[in-house]
Parts: sequence; C-alpha cells; structure tokens
Amino acid sequence: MNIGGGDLRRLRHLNSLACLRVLRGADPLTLAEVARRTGLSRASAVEVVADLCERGWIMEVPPTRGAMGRPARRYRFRFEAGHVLGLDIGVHKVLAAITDLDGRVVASGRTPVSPDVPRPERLAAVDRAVAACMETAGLAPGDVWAVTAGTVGVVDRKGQVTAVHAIPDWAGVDLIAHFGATFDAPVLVCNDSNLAALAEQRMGVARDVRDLVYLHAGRRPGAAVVLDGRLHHGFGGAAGEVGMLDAVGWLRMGEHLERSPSFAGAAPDEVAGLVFGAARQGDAGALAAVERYAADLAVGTAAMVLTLDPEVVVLGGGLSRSGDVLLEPLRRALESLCLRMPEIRLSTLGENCVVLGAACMAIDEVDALTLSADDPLERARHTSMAP
Amino acid sequence: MNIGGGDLRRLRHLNSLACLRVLRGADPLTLAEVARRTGLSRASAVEVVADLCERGWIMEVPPTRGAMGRPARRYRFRFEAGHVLGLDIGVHKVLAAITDLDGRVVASGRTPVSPDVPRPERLAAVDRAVAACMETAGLAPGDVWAVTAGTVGVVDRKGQVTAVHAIPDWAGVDLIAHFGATFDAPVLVCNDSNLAALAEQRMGVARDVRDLVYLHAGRRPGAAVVLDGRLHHGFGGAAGEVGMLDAVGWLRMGEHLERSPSFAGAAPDEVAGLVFGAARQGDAGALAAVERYAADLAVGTAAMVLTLDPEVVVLGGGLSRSGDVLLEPLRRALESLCLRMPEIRLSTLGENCVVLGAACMAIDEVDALTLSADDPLERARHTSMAP
DNA sequence: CGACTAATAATGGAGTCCTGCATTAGTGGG
DNA sequence: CCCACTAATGCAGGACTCCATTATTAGTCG
Repeated sequence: MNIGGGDLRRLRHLNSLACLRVLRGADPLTLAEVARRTGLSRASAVEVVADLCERGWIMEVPPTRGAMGRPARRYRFRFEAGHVLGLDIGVHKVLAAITDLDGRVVASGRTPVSPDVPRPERLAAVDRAVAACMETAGLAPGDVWAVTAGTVGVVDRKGQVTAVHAIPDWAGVDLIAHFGATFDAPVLVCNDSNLAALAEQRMGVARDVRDLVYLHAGRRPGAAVVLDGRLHHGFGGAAGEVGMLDAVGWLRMGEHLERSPSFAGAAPDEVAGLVFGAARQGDAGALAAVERYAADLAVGTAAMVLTLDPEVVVLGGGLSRSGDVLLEPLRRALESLCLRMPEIRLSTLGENCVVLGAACMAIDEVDALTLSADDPLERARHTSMAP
Repeated sequence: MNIGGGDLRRLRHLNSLACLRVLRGADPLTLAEVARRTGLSRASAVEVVADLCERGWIMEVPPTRGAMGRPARRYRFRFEAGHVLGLDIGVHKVLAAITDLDGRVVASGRTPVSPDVPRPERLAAVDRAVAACMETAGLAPGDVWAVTAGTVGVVDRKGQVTAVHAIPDWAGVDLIAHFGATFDAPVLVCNDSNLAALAEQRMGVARDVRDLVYLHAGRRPGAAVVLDGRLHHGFGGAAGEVGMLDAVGWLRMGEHLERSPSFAGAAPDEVAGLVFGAARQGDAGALAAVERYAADLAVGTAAMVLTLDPEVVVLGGGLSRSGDVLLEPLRRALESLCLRMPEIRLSTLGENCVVLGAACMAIDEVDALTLSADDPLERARHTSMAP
C-alpha cells in the first residue's frame, strides 16, 4: 500500500498501470485516448502501450473505418490473457465456473449432491466438476490465475470454515489447502451469501451502487453487506448473520409458508413455490402466508438497513424468483420500519449468483496482485488457448 | 484518486508526500531513516526534506547526543503548522475546540444552552464559543485549515441537517454556509455519535481496531459504525439509527431507569445517575432496573453486531461513566444474542468525545487535501503563533 | 486528383533519481 | 592530548523517463 516513493522505473511502472487501468474498462481505445485519460504525453503513451503489448497484457485491434484523418491504432485489454475459477459448494449442489478476466463464463458445470454425503465425497464431487470445466475450457491448472470457493457456513479471515449448520461434517474443512494442492495460484474462500452480494454489485442489478444490503431469501435465509464497493466480511467473517437474532425470527420464518393450510400434504421442498404460485393467482390464504413471511423478513432487513442506511437492498435467493409476489409486501413492511427507505431491487442472476461472485472475487485478487503499485506486472502468462 | 500517470514533477511530488507521511507519524527521524522508510536513496531524501523544510511542513530538531559517529540531523513534522476547529452542537450545550494537526487541544470552551432556544441564538452561542477559542489560541480565521461541526440529528451527504427530534427548529440549518462565511476553509458537518465513534478509533480506546460499533448510552441513545478505519455514514447519513427499530425499543429504554420506584420523586435528569449509584451500592431494585436497561440496549446492539461482526463495541455516552455497573449486565445480555461475541470496551474520552472526533475529521480533511496525490502541497500557511 | 484531417515517427531538452567516493563531526581508548 | 573508529554529509557522474516540437504518413472529402 506504499504509494509514492521511488525509482524512475517505478514511475514507468505506475504509468503502465495507469494505462492498463484505463484499457481495463472494456472498450478499445486509441493511443490519443489513452494519453488523454492517463494524463501522459503521447510519446510516453506510445512506449508504455508498446511495452504492454509486448508482455501480452493488451493487443491491437483493427482501426475503425470511415473516420476523418489517418486511422488511429486501437488497443484493448486482453481479457483472455488469464482465467479464474469460481466455485459454489452448497448443501444440495456443487457449481463450478471458469471465466476470463472480464468475468465472461468460458465453462461451467453443476453437480447435485446429497446433503449428508461425507466430506471427502463432497470434495471429490467438487474436484470432478472442476476437472470437467477445465476440460471444456481446454485449460491446464497453470492457466488459472486465482480460485475462489464459495461455501455455506461462516468463513474466518484465514479462510477456514468455522461454523456450519447445514452440512454435518463441513466445519473445519481446509479448502485453501485442498485447492492449493491442485492450483499454483491464490485460493480464496468465502461465504456464499457474501459472494452473491458481490456478484450483484459487479455484474448484477446493483452495478451503479457502492453500498448495498443483499438478502438471500430461501429456506435458509442469509444476508450480506457490500460497503464502498467492497464486501464487508466482519472480524470473524460472520457479518450479515442477522437471522440469528431472536427478535428477528428468521429461523422460523419459513414456517409461515410451510404451515400454509392449503398445501398440508406437499413435500417441504416444494411448498414455498406452491404457496407463491397460489398467491399469484389471488388465493387469500397464500397471500396471508406471504404477507407474514414478508413481515418477518422485513424485521431483520430493517435491523441491517437502520444500521447501515444502504442505498439499495437486493433481494436474491431461490424465493426471489417469486419476486413479483414477494416484493410489494416486503416493501410495505419495510417502509413502516425504516427511517430512510432504501430502493429494493430484484436479483436477476439466478442460481449462478454465487459462482459468478466467486469469479468476481478471484478477478479482484488478480487485479490486486498484478495491478497493485508494489508488484512486478511481469509478462502475462499466456494460456494454452488459441490466439 | 487518479494514482499514477505523470510527470517527473509528479514523481517528486509523490516522493515528497511519502516523506511527509513517514514524518507525520510522531517521532523525529534522521535522514537515513527517512530514506530507508520511503525507499528513496539518501541523496533524494536530502533534496526532498530540504524542500519540505523550506515550505514549513517539517523542521529540524537538535540531534541526539551520545551516539556513535557523526550526529545525524533529525526532522519532525510541524504539527503546529496548522490548526483545525471542532464543534459539538448539542441539545443542552455547545462545545468548541481548536487543535493542532496532531489533535492536541490548543484551546477549548463549553457553553450551556437551553434546549428550546431558537436557531439564531443557538448559532450565536456557537459563534461566541468559537470566538473565545480563537482568542485564547491567538489565531485568526485564516489560520484554521478545516472546520468540522458535530450536531444532533441526521446529516446527509451534502452536509445538510435533515431530521432532528431533540431541537425544534434545527432541521434544515445550513451549517456549511454559516461557518463558511467566517472561515475560508473546508467546512464539514457530521452527526455527533459518528464523531464520537471516530474519536474512539483515532485517539480513544479503539486505536488498534479497524471495525467497531460505537454505542452512545444516554437519555437519547445512539450508535455509529466505523469500518476499515473510516466512518460509515450511510447513503442518507442515517447509519447507526438502530434505535428506531420497534423490536429494539431504545426509544422507551430510559423508562426502565426513570420508573425505578426508589427515586420516584427525583428530577428526570438525575434519575439515571441515582439508579446507577444505588446499583453500585447493591440496591436490588436499582440492579434490576440496570439489568432491564442493559437487556434492551443489548437487543439493538446485537442487531448491529450480527449485521457487521465488528471486532470491538465501544460503550460511550453519559451513562458510560457508570460503566462499572452497566458493562457486565450488557456483556451477559449480548453474549446470549450474538454469534461471535465482540470485545466490549468502555470509552474514556468523556464529554469531549464529539469535539475531539470533529477535530479528527477536520485533520483527516487537511491530510486528504494536502497529502493527496493530486494536490499541490504548496507552502504551509504559517499561523500567527510564535515559532 | 488535390486539399484537409488526424495520427505516427523522430529529435532535442529538461528533470529526477541512483551509485560511489571523498569529507566531516563526533565518540572512546591509549 | 591525540588517534582510530563510526556514521552522516556533500559532491560528482551516469542513466532513465518524460515532455514539446516538428516533419511525415495514411486516410477522407470535394
């Protein structure tokens, strides 16, 4: 974090980073644009850009035709220069996705897992999903620059899973060691709700927002907090666990739906969907159940909103598919509890939110390592992909 | 925020800032030390330091005697180069303090104010307190580099007071304009609980902590949040207002104390102190009242703690003087509600916490302006103080 | 086909940083 | 009282990066 203080080489390095950063923002840029945006002179921009090309961080693209004057060379960031792996290790399923440095999914896979399989088998299922993705993407382990594993449970700052209710023998699993054995790259571990929140802020409905509260509405409700564009984990990694508060009552919240008299016989897994479906049709009993559910959800949400006063609350999780029914009751309930009502938005990322968030975090890690002022920014490791 | 990208002059500027920053950390340093800590060569450090001396940002101090070899020249940051003004505009009182750039109080004053004086008179009382401080410190308005006003009520991101319950006509007051008329310096406005929290993190019991929740236990309970060493205001400036939540019940919390049967006749202002005093003596009724108070306080605190999982909770405010009685019941109540129990510490800053926090924020502003990579770092404006 | 436009390429000048060596101001022992 | 030792100081020389300016080139438009 020691900015400033340095060599001439360091100045060059800083300027390289500045160029890389402006090019990182998606669109191809001409040299003149790069110079303008970085504040560098044209001559210096030429040198820096040539150097970055040389090292494989950026590449030239064909000039735009039809413009006045001599056509300008254009350059873009080589998103395909590197890849990251994102994982979502859930109770009932395991998801894996490989993306490029822009977060575009190159390969992905999903494997159902029984909630009570022992730890080694769950890890083996993850490994199989990962291997399948690598195969599809045509990548070797060395081509993956960072790995992030999302998991249920509380994850402390050292990346250890400290507390899990949903999977019997999952607490204490050392995912860093597990994936570190396969990949020679930084491995990060994070709670799944947190990653979903991150995904919303980076590529979801909250891209324009710095401070948000994410609600995971499902059978195991959860929440997460993004502040100033960055995930807030908390000192012990337990931020967002408002559901634990007795006065909030998220633990027994699902009962409102499951006890709905109209569907006494249905399987517990499906009741929620049935109730929301009935509510959509105008069934009075179902509507009342949804209302009660929303009221409970709102209490915990209000606790977070009053604590943080976020700009936006994002509603995600399995039940967000029924957002059309749930949103309005939630908004009404929240309105009566809050000092300043935040905007409420519905997630659109669906089931992939956690893997995508994992990929986002991995990309952040890559950026932090390669684009940090302290680090070398050496040659981009070329992947084994076709050019 | 545009780091990197620049001129040779800019590199020099960055190096100047790096030197200034290492010297900012209190102790006088030798040239060799400055060079080592900044990573600069000795020759460059000499130039930069001479330049900073020239401009009045640092000064030479006598060398240490008794060491081996030729005595090294030593330099220190000139904390007395500038001053800031901190204010605490409360319901019953107005506090003002002038500090140097290290946060050392140079002059301070306190004026009692009736809760129902109209806005102009309250502002006039503030102005008198400020004038007295300036007089004592021997400063002219031009010598003040930044002003921060702490006030009751919610303060939005533009510095406007948007909602106040305790003072009738205070909402909508434009403190930036008011103080901007006197001082040709940045004027910041902030909620008082927030500033108290900042003071704890900078010069109080939480100096070693990055994430903390601050509890203001008093007749009008409040709370504030410091994350990653910086105040979290919230989108509308209303962060920390958990007390509003019905389920939490901070609004009627004081009743536990005021209704304590032992002191039915006493003035409402004094009951709390009496109850805590009696509890300290072992009075059963008083102990029960404190217990109930702590239980209510714990519910709101738990909402914040579960949301954020902070490292530390700091207990401040008027009732923190009775911390010896209140702390243990609070800890017990909180323990049963939290997933991970944070450390609880008792504030030691007393009544000055808000003014000190205001000074801290003003100093931060000065640092941000003068030490930022984008700004000129021209000559330090010399105060009219004696050298 | 020529005028116009805007990017490219090349040169010279200025500023900052680093390394290395001789010099200087104290300390401590004989 | 003088001398060896220590650690900081002061002063070159050399290297690198950046900028401004000017001449050149590759397209479009009339």
